[in-house]
Amino acid sequence: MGGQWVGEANKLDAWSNPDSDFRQRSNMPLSQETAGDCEHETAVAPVRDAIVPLAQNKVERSLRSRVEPRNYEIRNHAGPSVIWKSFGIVYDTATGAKTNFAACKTCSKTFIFKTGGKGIHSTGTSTIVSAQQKAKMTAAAVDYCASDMRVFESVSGVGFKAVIQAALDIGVASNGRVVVNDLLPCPLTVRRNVEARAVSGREALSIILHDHLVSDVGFATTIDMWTDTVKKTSYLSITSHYVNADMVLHARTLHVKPVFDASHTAVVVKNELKSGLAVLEIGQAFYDQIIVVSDSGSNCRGAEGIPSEFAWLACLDHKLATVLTTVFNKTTTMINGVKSAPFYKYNNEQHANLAVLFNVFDANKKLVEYFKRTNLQCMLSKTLNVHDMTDEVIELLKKRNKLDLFNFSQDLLAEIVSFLDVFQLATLSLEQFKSPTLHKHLMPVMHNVLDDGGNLVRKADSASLIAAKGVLMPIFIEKFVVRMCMSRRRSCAQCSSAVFLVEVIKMQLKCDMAKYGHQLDTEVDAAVAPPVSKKARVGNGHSMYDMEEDEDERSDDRANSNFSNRIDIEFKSYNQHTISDNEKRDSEVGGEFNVLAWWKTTGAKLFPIMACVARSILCVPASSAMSENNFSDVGNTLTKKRNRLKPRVVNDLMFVRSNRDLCKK
DNA sequence: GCGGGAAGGATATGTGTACC
DNA sequence: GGTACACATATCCTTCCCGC
Repeated sequence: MGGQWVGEANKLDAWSNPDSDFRQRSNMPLSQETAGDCEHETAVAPVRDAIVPLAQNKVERSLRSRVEPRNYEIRNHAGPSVIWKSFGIVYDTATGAKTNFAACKTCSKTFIFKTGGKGIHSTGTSTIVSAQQKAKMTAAAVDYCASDMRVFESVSGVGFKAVIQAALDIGVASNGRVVVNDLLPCPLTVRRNVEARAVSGREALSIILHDHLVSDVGFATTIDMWTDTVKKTSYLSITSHYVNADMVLHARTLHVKPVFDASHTAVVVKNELKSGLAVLEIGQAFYDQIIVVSDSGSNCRGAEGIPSEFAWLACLDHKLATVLTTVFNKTTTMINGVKSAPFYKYNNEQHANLAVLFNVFDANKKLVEYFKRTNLQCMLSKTLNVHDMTDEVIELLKKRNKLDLFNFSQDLLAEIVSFLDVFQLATLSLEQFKSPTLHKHLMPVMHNVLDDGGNLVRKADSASLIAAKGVLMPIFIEKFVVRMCMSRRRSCAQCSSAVFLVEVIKMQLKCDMAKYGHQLDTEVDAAVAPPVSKKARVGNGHSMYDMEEDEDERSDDRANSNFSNRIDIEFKSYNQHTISDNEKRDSEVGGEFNVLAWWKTTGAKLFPIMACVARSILCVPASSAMSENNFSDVGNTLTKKRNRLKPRVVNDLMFVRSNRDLCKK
């Protein structure tokens, strides 16, 4: 218990009366009453701001009114504040009632003691650290806990304090030693600040996202579900992705919200997404502008779920994995009660060479098992790429004369690795949610696999690999290309080639341009033209209004025509535009061409309508990797030791971690 | 009317302890 | 070891009162 000293009572009747029972009990000579070396001179000094000298007469009045002719005594008080070493509480001796006063045990100087306050020792002992400095330290501690995923308790840890104190001793404390305990907030305060910062951050993010929705640019989200291993709580991760007017792509966590509904059906997931958006005051009116990227699990893409109200896109990263799994999984099944041969799906002459391919896979499984059993993996260089690692594995086996154990074609293995390399690169590229993925990465990946006719482009493949690709490509096209087309343009279910996809995207671009172009025109009109007032009908039934209306319609037709022409011209110009060397140089970020930098420096000036389209398209991530990353972070935060962490606090921590720049300090 | 002080509500922060 | 929570407690802010 601490206290706040709000007034000082000198020469009080009760204290100065030689007959006072209190004086006898306290056994204090009057000469000490004004002693200058009492402990309270130093003990009270740090909280001098709380002492109100002008309250003295009130203290006197208050004590007088109740003192005479009663007796009082000072009793020790076991509050946590260091102040209680020097002070005690004044009690009514007769009734044992506690007064609102405290007095110095040495000189009996009396002060009003106002209950309530956050403890003298906690905030009052330092005359060096100001409230602003402490607030700054608290904000830094919040960043520390949220960004580094540290436990709240760690700010009171011995090691952490030692680091801070060392820094202070060396740098800051040039004018005197700062005690680290004065500077650091308690863990609970850090936790509360995390919650408060999350609230302010969500308000700021809500404003930003609303701006994108109101201007029809929209934004994208990724979602994914995950269950933690400690408390088995299910979480839904929701992230937001948008390109702002300055052509900067932002990827932010919206929620990592707990889902307490045991059934994770499509409808439940959709409603959780909606409730998460509702926290940011994003309602149904805007759903059609929000593109949701998720894996193709039935709880995310079910007909009654997210696709029923939002534009849904499959995570291409997951699609790649599905394609590879489907093709390279040596699946068997039961046919008429008998286990089928491997690759039963491809049990025909066309795919006869697949058996050779899968023999390599089988050999590799044995190889991995051997490396684990003999702990040989520690001999491999972890920094090598897959190609070099394959060579290193072969060399290692040769040195040990174990290569024959595995009986596989080295050439075919190298070929497979080479073939899979493009998928690995694609996966790595797709997972970059902090840079545009749709144009920059997806299209080159596809072009590496398909030519303009949708045929294979790699040459000199072995018969086995050709067989694998023959199986892979239809699946690839079906799952990877067509689905994407369908979700963007639901009418193009028949499309079957990458070329068609490009055309579809172009068509979509033109449709989008009409929307943004109209918006730009409206803004210009509003800026230059006064509003048209409607006039009453007059005379023979015809009216000035009718005439004006006719004129308006003709004007609208001309405007629409001009508008349409403008779109055609800009779209045609965009299609024909070749990026010059100067443009490339102006658009480099970190030594590489950056498509958003190009839109900012050149594109927005040459193609203002297309620039709006670019913002709405380039913000869409190709994968739900950011949501996956969030779960990785939650896993690191929600450990066995932190099993009491509430899901809503986890959510706040993840939000602050991702949106530090938006969270007010 | 103005300025200063007091009172009390609102809010932020710290302490102690139960609980996992 | 770590979090949640009830409770204690500083401090800020607004409102009201009172003397000049």
